Amino acid sequence: MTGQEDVAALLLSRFSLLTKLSQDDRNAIARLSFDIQSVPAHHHLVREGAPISRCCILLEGYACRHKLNAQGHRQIVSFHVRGDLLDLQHLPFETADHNIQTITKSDVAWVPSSQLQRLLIDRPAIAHALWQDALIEASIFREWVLNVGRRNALTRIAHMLCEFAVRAQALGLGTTDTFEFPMTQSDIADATGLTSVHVNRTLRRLRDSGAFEQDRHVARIRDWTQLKSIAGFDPGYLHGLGIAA
Amino acid sequence: MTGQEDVAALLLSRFSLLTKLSQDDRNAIARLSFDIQSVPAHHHLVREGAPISRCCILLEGYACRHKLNAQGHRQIVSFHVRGDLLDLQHLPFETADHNIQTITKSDVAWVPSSQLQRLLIDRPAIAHALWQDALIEASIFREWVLNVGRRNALTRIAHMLCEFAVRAQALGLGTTDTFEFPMTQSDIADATGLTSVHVNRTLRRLRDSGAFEQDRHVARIRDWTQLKSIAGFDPGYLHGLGIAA
DNA sequence: CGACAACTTGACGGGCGTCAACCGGAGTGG
DNA sequence: CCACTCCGGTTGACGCCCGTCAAGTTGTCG
Repeated sequence: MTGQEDVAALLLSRFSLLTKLSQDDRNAIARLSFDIQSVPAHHHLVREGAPISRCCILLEGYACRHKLNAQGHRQIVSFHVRGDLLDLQHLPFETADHNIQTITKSDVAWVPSSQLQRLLIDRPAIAHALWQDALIEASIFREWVLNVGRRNALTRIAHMLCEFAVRAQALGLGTTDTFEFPMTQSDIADATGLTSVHVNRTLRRLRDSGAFEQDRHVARIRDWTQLKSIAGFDPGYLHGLGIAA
Repeated sequence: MTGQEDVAALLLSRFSLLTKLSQDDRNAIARLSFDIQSVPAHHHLVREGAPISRCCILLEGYACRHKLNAQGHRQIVSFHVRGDLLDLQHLPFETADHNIQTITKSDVAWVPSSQLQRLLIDRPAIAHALWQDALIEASIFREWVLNVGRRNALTRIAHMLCEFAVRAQALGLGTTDTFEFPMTQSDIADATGLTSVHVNRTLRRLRDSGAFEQDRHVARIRDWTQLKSIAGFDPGYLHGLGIAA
């Protein structure tokens, strides 16, 4: 199990990617109070319409944001990994506008929203990191609109894989060649606006082309140049995830 | 033509929707220096990849954000109207990740990014308004991912119209029944991930159903209940645009 | 080893894209 | 004031990408 100091350390390492923190900033983060919790796979961390009083940090595992249309069909709007702040997007609001759900068994930490709000006012460097984090995510949302709106199935899935690979590497979760990827084909379908049947067909085409393969929950990019070319992938919109790319 | 005070007044009225401002806040906004400019329709205000040094405010007219895929096909990710701050999404970044383009002949004001960054640090109430503005827009991006990913053409277009109608009314640009709507069918296509041909067919279905009609650049919602029902529209994700809805 | 989730594959159909042609209105220049 | 041009809207024919339905296989966990 994780302790309070481990959560603070994880936050510090994440913020350090985005900005330069003073000792006062570090102390302020160390003073945050976390409520740590283990949750199973497919557990709802936040539900659309629920009031926002605390902010969730993903300590371990994989999660996603999603929305449902009137018929209950799911659209995933982002994937999340260890270290991601899952509620920044909701921070100034009264109620949640989307669902946040784990994909795998996960550990999370909860912080009262009020404590984060205070950091926004008192600690400009931290505020700057939080702005960057939230706006990089907004940039990813825009890229996903393009992805589902103006790319075909092959390109769409390839693009999603490229993005995840780059993010996983930048956050120290693997290399661009090999990384953990626990999403089911049904998850990929909901993220790309396709059906799981068509995702299956399309993944096979990618496998046959020699660009990408999967062994259970481990993804392997066999030909990065080719996959990038299929996807038309340009990582500029990730803004280096705050890191000098 | 518009003067410096008019721009400040427009910003004040916008921020007042989102937060409560003190006299010091108002003074700080009045001290911003604006560079005012008239631009023609289809003019690029910001180009993807360009460095960010100033922030654009739309004083009059209509604009959109968009991205291009590898084949040069356009995806519009948001529409903008009078009073919108067009570069909040880019504020902490070095370079633009998308294009911003006028739809109609427009007036804009430019503010140095550094002056806005300063407000973020010095004026918490204004910072809060800017956070809300940026995150409401992020929420709209998420809804658009759902829109293009998990809705059919009829629902998709109806949803886009509902959203625009609600925003136009909230910002005082018309009623929910009648509002200016200068987007071409090609613009609508690029916003919904369809082709202009199919948009045409689908708009006719909407017209035939009696829910919506257009006379040149004026949109008229003839049956709001029906249009909302076709769209499966729930305005929660707009967070009242900061207004008590 | 039974149950269930996830993956796989095939047949078929439809929603939307593509191509092409024509129309109407607004702006422009002679 | 009229002819020309061009952009945007409109409609039809045709085809493909992807959805739907259905069945079977594999993998995993209790």
